[in-house]
Amino acid sequence: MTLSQRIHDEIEARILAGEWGPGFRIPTEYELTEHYACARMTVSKALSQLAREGYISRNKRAGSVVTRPHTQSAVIEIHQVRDEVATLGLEYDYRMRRSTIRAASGDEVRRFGLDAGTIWREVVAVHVAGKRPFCLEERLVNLAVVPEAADAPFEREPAGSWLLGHVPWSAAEHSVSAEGATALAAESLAIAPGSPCLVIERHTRHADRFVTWVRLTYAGGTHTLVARFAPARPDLPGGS
Amino acid sequence: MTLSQRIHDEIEARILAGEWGPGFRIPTEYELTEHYACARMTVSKALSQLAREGYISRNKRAGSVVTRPHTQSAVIEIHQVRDEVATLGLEYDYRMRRSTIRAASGDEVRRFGLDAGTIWREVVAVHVAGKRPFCLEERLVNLAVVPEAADAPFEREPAGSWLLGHVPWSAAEHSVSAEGATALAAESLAIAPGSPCLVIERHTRHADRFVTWVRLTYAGGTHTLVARFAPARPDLPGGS
DNA sequence: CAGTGGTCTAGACCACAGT
DNA sequence: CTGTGGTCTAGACCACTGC
Repeated sequence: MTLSQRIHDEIEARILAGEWGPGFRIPTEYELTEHYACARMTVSKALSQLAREGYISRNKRAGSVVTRPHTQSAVIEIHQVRDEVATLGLEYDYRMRRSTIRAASGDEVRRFGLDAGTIWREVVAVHVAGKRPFCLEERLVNLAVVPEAADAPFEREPAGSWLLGHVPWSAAEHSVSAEGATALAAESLAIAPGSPCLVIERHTRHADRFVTWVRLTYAGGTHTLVARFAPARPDLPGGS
Repeated sequence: MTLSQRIHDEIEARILAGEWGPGFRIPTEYELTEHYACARMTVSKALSQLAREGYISRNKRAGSVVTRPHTQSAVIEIHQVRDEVATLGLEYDYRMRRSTIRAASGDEVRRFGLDAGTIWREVVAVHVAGKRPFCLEERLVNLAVVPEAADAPFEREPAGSWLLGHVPWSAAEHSVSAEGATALAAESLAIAPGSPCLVIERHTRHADRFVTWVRLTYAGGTHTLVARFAPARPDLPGGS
């Protein structure tokens, strides 16, 4: 346990206990420096972490004050489907159902903000957990950005893991919703059309270029996203 | 733009561009110190942030290496229902449907790890967006932890916002799933029983004491969770 | 054993926002 | 104007770990 960590934890404990409630002005860096008999950078590190975690807001001249909880953010872990299945202790299997190469539709060009004439590799596949269909994957890969995907062995390997090995780093946006099973989903997952499904859509970009879009459909009840509370965004020190 | 931020951004750019791919060993702190002609703490701060963001893993003796993207985490913003409705530009209304005080069932005691004999304030309410039911809220508040909740005006104010003003800070766990509408949900949201709904459950604890449980049910299609990609867990500096 | 990251120090200068 | 945080420095000691 480092000293700055200890300072952080002690202040966090007071805030969590309500001893230092919202609006409370915590001791200045100088006062904490004296109290802990340490250098200013050490307390600064602790306070920076508290600020990053959203417990306090730091203001010049006015000092640091305890914030009041407002917008909660929760961190959701988005795993590879294969790993999810492994976590459940089930045997994993993967079946590609369809693979085509086609031009993006006008609708897609508008929706994703693509160059006209973008060519997709389109793949429909089912992830299987212990003999039962678990997740339907509908995917589009932009061949202008990842031309090797045209010949990638998506009949053997899920596009997600293949892409991880071929596109170095990327930013993604997820959306989560509940929808009735489409005809394709119903057939693929062996459920009734219209029955509740958890749908995760993801857009992935690499350096502002559209890489891939994927839609994962899980039969309701077979899948739950779990999120831990996280008081705030990691920004400081040096926040972006 | 601080120097450590500049160092961070330049290295991040190389990683995002794929110039420094997964497994690449980045320059040591000492080398970066020379390159940027600055103190070691300055580059250390930049590298700590990169590590916290999950771009690199730092190892003694072996140096820091670029990680490969694996477990994505996504940060979901969990707002107050009132704010969600405001964001949609609709008029917000709130209607309490039922409020009772009762002992926790044996099932609940086991599920939430409560003391036997825990007393709940139980509230069922509907959030309304522009004349139409938007979200069903089923809530339990632990009166052993928040005794004032016994007399709180939940017929006027949603329990969520009331609690924010009465419980200083807390940790929560969320789960998101798709389920068919229960009879209560169907009636409250004016939809057909069994039709797809997005269900968010949240447990809130304060200093390890169970504060409240809530289950929010949205008719499918009326609500989507949006998440930004975040490469990794906020841990370092002071990392656990 | 030696190189690397992890942490800390004592001091400094600056920008900023209240007074 | 002055107190506060934001950042940086030059140097130090330590723990770990792979050579």
